[in-house]
Amino acid sequence: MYLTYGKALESAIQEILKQPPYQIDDIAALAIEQPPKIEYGEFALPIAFELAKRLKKAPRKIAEELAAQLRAKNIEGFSTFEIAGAGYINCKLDRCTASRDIASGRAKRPVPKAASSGVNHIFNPFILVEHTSINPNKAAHIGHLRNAILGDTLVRMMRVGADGKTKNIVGVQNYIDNTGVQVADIVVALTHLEGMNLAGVQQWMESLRKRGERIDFVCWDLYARVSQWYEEDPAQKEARKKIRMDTLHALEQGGNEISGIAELVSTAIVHRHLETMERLGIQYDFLPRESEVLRLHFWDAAFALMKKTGVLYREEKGKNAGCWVMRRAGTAGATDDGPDEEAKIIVRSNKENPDADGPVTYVGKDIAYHLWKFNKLGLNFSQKNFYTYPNGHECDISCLPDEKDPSIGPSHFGKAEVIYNVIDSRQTDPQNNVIEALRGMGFAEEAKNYHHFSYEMVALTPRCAEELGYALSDEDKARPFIEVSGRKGFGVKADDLIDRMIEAALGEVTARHPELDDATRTNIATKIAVGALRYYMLRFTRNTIIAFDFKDALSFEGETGPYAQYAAVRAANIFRKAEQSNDPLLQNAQTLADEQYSKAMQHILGELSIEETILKAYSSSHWNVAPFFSGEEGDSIWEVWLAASKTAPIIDQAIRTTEPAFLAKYVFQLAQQFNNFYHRHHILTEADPARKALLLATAAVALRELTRALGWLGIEVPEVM
RNA sequence: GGGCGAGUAGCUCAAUCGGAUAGAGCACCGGCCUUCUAAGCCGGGGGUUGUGGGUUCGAUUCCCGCCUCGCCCA
Repeated sequence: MYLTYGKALESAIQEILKQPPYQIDDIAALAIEQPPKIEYGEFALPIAFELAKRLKKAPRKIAEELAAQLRAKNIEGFSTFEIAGAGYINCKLDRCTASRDIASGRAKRPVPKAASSGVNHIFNPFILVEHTSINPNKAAHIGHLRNAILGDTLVRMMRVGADGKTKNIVGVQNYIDNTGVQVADIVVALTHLEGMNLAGVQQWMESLRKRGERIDFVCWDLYARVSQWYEEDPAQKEARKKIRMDTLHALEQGGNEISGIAELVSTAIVHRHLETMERLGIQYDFLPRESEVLRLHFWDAAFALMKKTGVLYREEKGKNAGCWVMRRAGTAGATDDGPDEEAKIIVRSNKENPDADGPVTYVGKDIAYHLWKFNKLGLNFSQKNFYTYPNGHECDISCLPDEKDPSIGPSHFGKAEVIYNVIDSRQTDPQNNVIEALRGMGFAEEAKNYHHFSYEMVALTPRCAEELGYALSDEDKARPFIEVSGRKGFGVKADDLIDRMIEAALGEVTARHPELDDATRTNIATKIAVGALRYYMLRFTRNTIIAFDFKDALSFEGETGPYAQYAAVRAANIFRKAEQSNDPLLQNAQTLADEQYSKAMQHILGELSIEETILKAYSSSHWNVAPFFSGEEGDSIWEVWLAASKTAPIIDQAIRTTEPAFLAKYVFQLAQQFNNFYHRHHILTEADPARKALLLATAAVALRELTRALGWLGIEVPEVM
């Protein structure tokens, strides 16, 4: 709603500027701000400052002239235009009209702009988001949580769309590198440290299952052990490195005992990762695997295409002689003086046979994979069901085609128009290489629609690391943070953190609601823990390194998810109580709402909730609420409405900038406004019916918007807290 | 050596396209539970926005130099 009024104001001022005496039509983006204080109004125009230069006139004088013209226009919903400071035009809304608009949820939606982001198209594109992508060789840790929560929140926001209503088609992928060196390491650990063969691994996994031990946790330690094993004995270092490489090659080759072990273990760990993420409400549609990228020869097709389009050339001289390389963006490239030493190697040289090609690099495989995403490769994965979520949603996994198996069919994912890859900022360089390669192959549109959704890592504070029992050097102790390392087994496992948070929340719930049964309390505690964790990972802007700290993460007070959940629960309590006491105002509201919202509609769309009833009634009511909106008291009520009207522009901003932290901040601010209001005004004991209606509608609008906004963040509102 | 990011209150972080008195939370101090839930509310102290220049009506924001830290590439 805030957006709608802003647009109306903007077009009004543009119209005035186009007329004499100004005749200005080259101000593309008109700045509209919010004044620092509510009593100054809802919008501020600093336009006079800009015009002062052109017109060589005092800004205040210009502002006065413009304000007079704005007043003459009688813009719907606006009441006054005043001059403040050196030349701001402060615009005030008519609070009665505006609040009824906000209550109705009626958006007089402006025509959507052609979006550069590719998200707002009238014909919605197929958007493919890829996130999580954990190596399937160990348990998920806090760094992976940030990735998955950011990715999932982006998906939730985009599925609904910037205007809060449009449904976009967004697919969610979780890429599984099941033939990489990290999986090879875990296989080495099992075969060489534990001395198991394929049958032994099968037995071992069966015994883990019986004991209820989590394989990803066991592998966490195993992975740390094998990483150490490679290094610990200088005499054995070369031999062990060879074991590692041989294992990796066998794994890439497939169809042998080593790859069989890898398949078993990595698949079980992928299952664990899905379960972990599901605890936070995160689900996937498709799991493309590296093994199929290899078996289906994606790279060969991409290699041919890259040669054909001249993106790759074989370097004859210098240190990269014998390699297929690609020029990096922003570098000079090869000159007469010599080879391009800065070029990115895509295919390594072959040490045994200089005329043949060596192994392809990771970026090379990634280029092939991204050609598939944009349907430019001419090859496709097959897929089969991998996991069915409790809500019935199915997650598929890549596989080889098999005509005899009717459950296997071609993947329908490799036809994205817009992609988002949620990958931490350390991968910026390789991501840019992929984009550059696409552009070089002539896929300019695809390169433009390729978004590296980058974010900084989650690290541990030195205090937290010591708390976890890691010995730190003096150098490390002096650092602001310490990087999480899977190879060192150094980090906080996702499941452990979630368990701790649920436990902490359960303690609070039990203290407050001893009358509830165990299952109910656990259910509520889980929602609170998820709210706290998701909010914690979203409250920081993307390029802020999170120095993880248990104290902050386990906090349920202040700027946290539970703070916002609590505000919503308190609002909901008002309506529960009102309903229980058969509040006469509710009866009145019901009648009014029924007039607005025919029985037939109710039949189709379901019963209105009590707060929706209030809002429906309020939006068309005869109650004279104008007196209650004035003065300082009125300001405190109006602030809730104003905050609640901003959901749509905030969502728009969060999608446009791919910055979920904006939405998180907004949720907190709205909750703060509501808590403030809640404390100041006692609603159910209000004697004046009109004022009571306004107060109820205020609580209702806060509840509605809090619930919506929390929903985008993947945070549910518990029944009680 | 090159590229990218960061430096804001004791701590952790915000700050829209360059706007009004740089905001929150935590921690600390002092108040508020007989009311719709105190996971809350109110009040208080706490700032040369790393540093030196520049651009202008106005700079945390843009430009240049320097310092410190992190990441990536070679």
